[in-house]
Amino acid sequence: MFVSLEGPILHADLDAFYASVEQRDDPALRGRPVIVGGGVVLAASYEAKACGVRTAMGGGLARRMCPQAIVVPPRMAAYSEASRAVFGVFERTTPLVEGISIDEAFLDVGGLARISGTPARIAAVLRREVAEQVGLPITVGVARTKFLAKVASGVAKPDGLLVVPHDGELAFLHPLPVERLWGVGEVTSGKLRRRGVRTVGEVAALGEATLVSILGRGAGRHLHALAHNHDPRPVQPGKRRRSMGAQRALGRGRRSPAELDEILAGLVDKLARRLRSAGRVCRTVTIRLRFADFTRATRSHTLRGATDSTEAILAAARELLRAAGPLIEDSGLTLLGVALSNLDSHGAVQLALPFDGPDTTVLDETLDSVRDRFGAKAVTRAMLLHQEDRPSLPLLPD
DNA sequence: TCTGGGGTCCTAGGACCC
DNA sequence: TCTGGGGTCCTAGGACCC
Repeated sequence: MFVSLEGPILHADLDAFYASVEQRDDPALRGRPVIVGGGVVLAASYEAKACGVRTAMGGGLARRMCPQAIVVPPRMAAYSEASRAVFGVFERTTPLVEGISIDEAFLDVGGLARISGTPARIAAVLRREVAEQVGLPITVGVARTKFLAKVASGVAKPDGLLVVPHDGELAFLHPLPVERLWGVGEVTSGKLRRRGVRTVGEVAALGEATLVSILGRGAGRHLHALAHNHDPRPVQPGKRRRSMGAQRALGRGRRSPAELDEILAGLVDKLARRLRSAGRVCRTVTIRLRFADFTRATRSHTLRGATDSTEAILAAARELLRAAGPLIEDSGLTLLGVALSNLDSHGAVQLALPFDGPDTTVLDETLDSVRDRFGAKAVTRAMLLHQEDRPSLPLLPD
């Protein structure tokens, strides 16, 4: 049994990931400011960050701030490969790995103590192995909870290791600025700062009702819990993505309807391929629009049945785009995107529905096993589809 | 040269069902 | 005929993250 309810948990986060891969692969870039990306900064090496360059900053501004920086185009395939190698190291450390993005993950190392030593030692070994085997710097935060481990790695960056001891949690947490909290961005920190709240400790002093009145129910409760260091969320290995999207910036020039349709078809084709190669199907198609003034809009449609067909998805996307026509006429369109959600696994239905004969005991047993594996909602959907005599539709969440 | 491309989760109203 | 509460699903928007 690997599951432990009391951590400790490692948050491992590669430093300036894309830029570090570039520096690893081209010795001429080492020790120098590197910017990955053209139009906007996708990643900046720490040398470039020292000039004030930040992720998502416009490329022009970044070059003005750091004229000596070397700008390289992104090589996504190299980053994916590096990510796979690093996750390999993670998974040889513990089976309880929850990936959060291409360059970071939580690792539950509770229960490894007898085998691998203290959490601090496990983290140190992990950092060394990533450096030796993949050639990349990585920062690790260690704490009892996910949230605290994440905060710790943020504080320890770059190329660091920080362990938050059990008896020092609040002493570590409360002096930090609110922006350190996971989920506090510009809007939330602005609301708090306007009330003179600057540190996590000051958030903790507010009381849940006050926070809820400032931030709304969800964010208020969430922040209240975090400020008091309550975070019971376990590390969840095997989490699967819930949506899939592709988008394209269009620049300022006006696009003809024919051009837009071609771009839309390209995006849908790319997405449908990804969907099929992941063995999944979608039920909801969303188009995303962004306008010259940077406002956004989305339009979505949920299909009656799940699909991975390019034609079906494209038909839905075209209809959404057509219906959004007036919106596009009025304000110049600068981005077009498509997202697929309500994702299911393809083919999982065979598990549930071969038993459509008179023997309901077998069906009940099957549905019981479905409930165990996928939850009550999946059973409801299985029953409905069964009654509708549409046994070929994929229906189980994964 | 102001703003890419990929995601997650939450809220809120309306439709619909029991 | 009038009425309520509770639940789910869909749509649109918003905040946030890397």
